[in-house]
Amino acid sequence: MATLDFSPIADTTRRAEIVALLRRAILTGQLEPGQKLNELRISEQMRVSRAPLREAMRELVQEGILTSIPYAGTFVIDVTAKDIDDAYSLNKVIDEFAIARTWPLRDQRFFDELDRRHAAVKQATRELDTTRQIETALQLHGLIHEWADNSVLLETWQRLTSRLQMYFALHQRARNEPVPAEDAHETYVRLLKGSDMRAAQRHAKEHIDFDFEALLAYARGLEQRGSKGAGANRAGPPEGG
Amino acid sequence: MATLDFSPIADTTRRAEIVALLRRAILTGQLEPGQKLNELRISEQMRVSRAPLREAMRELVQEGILTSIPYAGTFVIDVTAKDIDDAYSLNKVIDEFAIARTWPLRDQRFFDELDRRHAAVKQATRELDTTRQIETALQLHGLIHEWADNSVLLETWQRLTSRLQMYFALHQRARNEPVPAEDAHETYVRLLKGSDMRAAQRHAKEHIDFDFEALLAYARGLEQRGSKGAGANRAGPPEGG
DNA sequence: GAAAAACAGATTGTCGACAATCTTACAAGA
DNA sequence: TCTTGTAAGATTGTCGACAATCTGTTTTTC
Repeated sequence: MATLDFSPIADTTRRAEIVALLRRAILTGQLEPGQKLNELRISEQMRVSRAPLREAMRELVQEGILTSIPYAGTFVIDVTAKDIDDAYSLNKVIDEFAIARTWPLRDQRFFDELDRRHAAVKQATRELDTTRQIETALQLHGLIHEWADNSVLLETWQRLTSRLQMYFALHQRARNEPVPAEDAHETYVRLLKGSDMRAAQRHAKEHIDFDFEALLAYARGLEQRGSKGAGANRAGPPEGG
Repeated sequence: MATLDFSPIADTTRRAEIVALLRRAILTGQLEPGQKLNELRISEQMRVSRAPLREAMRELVQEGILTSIPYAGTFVIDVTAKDIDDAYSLNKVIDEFAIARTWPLRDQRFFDELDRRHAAVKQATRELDTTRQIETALQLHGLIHEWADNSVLLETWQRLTSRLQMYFALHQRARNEPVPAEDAHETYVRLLKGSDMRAAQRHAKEHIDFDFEALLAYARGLEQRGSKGAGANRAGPPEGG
């Protein structure tokens, strides 16, 4: 018998669908940072009860894109320049790790998948679909994390990605311009196919920094204007054990 | 007016208490890997309804120590040698990062806190309280992540920690021996106080590896025996976008 | 008139019951 | 004997209603 690979059956719970809907709304910026999620209103709009909606919200709180205050409400996380900086600096570290781990596992299937995702980015770029462009670019970057064969790394990257995607979307929405039309990933893909691992790692860092500068500048601008609920969270001794 | 630092008020929802209870039960090994959590039974034992219990479980699923299959149940995650390997290898990377970030931020309060946590480990070691020893040792290691002033890093480390603590507890339970009585953290603390950052980073790696070897060997042994629900999750091209 | 107390409205947290789904056991048919 | 269909029981998913809490306003008191 031929061993056909079936993909997992789709999640059939309302909860899962709600999670997907909410996540998309948040990551595309339809739900803005700081915005409160009214349970009754949303549950009525989605035609579900509050139970699965609340469970979905708990998941997204743990996922790090919502925050919850008991008896006060659940809110889309606020985006500060520091958050972006934190996410990016950690991302650089695990990118380097992911490349190192993926490197010896590269095979034809890897290269094919790399090309496929690269093509998807170029496609979205041609179509001037900014949301899709962000998605596909992050998926291209995600390949090294998926291929590294480290489930914990993959989870970590996915958590980071959620935030990055949110930040990017926010950025794009605010600037409302059709995105750099150039192919910014040509070198990245070429190096991943090559034989110089250190060069690939180095480029990953620099390439990310490139996108990053504009984003950080934008975020700093945001904080100048709307300084609602700021608060410098300086690290300090946490509650003692 | 003197600026007194008040600690946050305790969460007063049942959900939060349930999360704490369940997490502790899992991390100490009272709930064993693979075990199914019966909602009705647990809710009756805790004298709460299923609603807050289910919300708590969703949080722990996202936290990575429970896994959920729709209409089948929620289970404590299975511990494989590969999981441990994954967690540790990533931990080494972010440890290095955390030390680098913490380094310029070290001050007297840092050193005091370092000593405090170190003392807690030694205390637990003297009292032969293995569970507490694991907790305190991880808290000692956690200081560099808390002090690094990077919220995303801290979250990531806390997720990793949950698993490591679970693995350690399992290990200790199985071996049932009173733990290495020596002070394994003397050098670590000394180097963190010193002036050679690279040396501290290097030691963190090696030190962790030291604890790790026994744990990994044990986990491999586990897999030899109970090979229930194995399955080699080789990385492959995920579902296309 | 200002501070404190009491009230009203809205929202979140929790509960008990019902619906949908899965598992198991058992019977029917090839 | 093996497969397929069916029914019973148990468990998870979802719903609507009630309780607890917060916020803002009004009333009372000095």
